[in-house]
Amino acid sequence: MMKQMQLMMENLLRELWNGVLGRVASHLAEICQRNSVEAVVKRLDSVENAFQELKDAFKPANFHSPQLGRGIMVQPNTTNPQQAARAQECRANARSTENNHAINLQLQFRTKLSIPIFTGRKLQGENGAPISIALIGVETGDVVTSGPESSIKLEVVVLEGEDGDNWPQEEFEKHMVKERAGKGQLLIGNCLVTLKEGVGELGELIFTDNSSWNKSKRFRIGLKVAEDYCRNTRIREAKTEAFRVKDYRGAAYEKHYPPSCDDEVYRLDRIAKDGKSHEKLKTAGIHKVKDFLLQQRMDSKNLREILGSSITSKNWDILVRHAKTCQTNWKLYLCCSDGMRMHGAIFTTERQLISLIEDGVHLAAHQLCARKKEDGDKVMEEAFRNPNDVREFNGETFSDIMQKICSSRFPSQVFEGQSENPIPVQCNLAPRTCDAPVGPEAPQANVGSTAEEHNGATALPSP
DNA sequence: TCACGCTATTAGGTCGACCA
DNA sequence: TGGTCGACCTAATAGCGTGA
Repeated sequence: MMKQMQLMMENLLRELWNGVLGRVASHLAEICQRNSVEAVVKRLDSVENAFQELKDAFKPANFHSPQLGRGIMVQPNTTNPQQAARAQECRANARSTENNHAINLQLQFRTKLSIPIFTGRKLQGENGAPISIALIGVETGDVVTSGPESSIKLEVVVLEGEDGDNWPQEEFEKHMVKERAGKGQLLIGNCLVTLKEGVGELGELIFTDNSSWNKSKRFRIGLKVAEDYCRNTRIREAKTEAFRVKDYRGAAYEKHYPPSCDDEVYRLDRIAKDGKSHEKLKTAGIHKVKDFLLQQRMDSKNLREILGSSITSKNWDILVRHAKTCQTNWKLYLCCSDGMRMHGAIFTTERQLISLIEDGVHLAAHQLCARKKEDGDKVMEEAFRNPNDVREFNGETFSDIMQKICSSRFPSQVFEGQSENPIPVQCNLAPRTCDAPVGPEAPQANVGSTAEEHNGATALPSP
């Protein structure tokens, strides 16, 4: 049945094609007799377009297309029934206006820009993807895949970051930004792009100047037709969301979302590189995000005291919230060798030691001497031999973990004197030699602040 | 030319003084 | 007592100079 219908369609189209050819041939002969060479060339252009349209119509993939015979082939990209109905209605309208070609088209950025943007760095889409663009029908939202407009040449321009939608052409041109006096071209690289079947990708584009001098302190990227290809077709320009272009040096201070464990601590919100807070943290032995997280989980109050008045309580909340977005996958293993003193380790699932817990004192892994590192490795080996005693240490504070351990292991058991005076847990992130005791000049985090003194982190011996 | 350091400026927030 | 305003602090950003 389907095959029969397809055959009928093919025959119909062949007749149409032959008919058109015959009419075109006689029409051209008539034009040649009556008009100048320029006029003939002009008409030949329109005939060429008509041929292209018919050629497209003959492609088997387009036999089912409701736009058969229409000047512009659009590729539906909607599965929504309402949208589809609307698209069909629009296509019917388009068919009614096909003779004068007055079809509204719109350029479109299909990829969001990767923010923040720095001078001297190549513009990229989100997650480093290329920046994809397309030409779509305004009413249908479908990509224009054929016709002269589908292979149009476009120009990339810089626009002011002011608010405003659906700028008319004059408004768009008015918002175009030129480079500052004495500065080179604002946007360098490949500022021209040619569409292929209605889609394309922006080439290498680099801002040479920041946007702070601009009235809105922001720019947009705009896309407009480079040459006057389609006099009868209004192609609306495209523009991206407004964004700030920062000086390349800003990249050195750039915050990471989310931060990674091995990031320097100034990658966190509210910690300026080489600022007061950064200096205080460095002095306390907190260099990396993982150091910050470890300290925060072991003894949040002490960490807050390290920063002191450098940071307001509101900013502290922002800082901790940002730090907590770091994915850690940390494991905690604890044992009590002599029934009183707690030993253990915090490590990653990839067997990377984060900290060694010795006699209730935490020692950051990167500051351990070789002998202590060996101890840490032994504890990790022990932990992997006893997976049932290994707990997640991800987002919870140490005191929370200990409370869970207590309630699960000793639901009713209370060690004499320890409910009020638990074994202190110290957190030591500052440099410490294997044998040297903590001196009076030692940094704050080195002062052996106990859990009891700060947030009630408890440490109970195993049975 | 580029990377880096120093410094000035700006933005945003807190805190205390003042006044109704 | 509550609202407003200004001083002050810190982080973030950008301009400029310098040296490799």
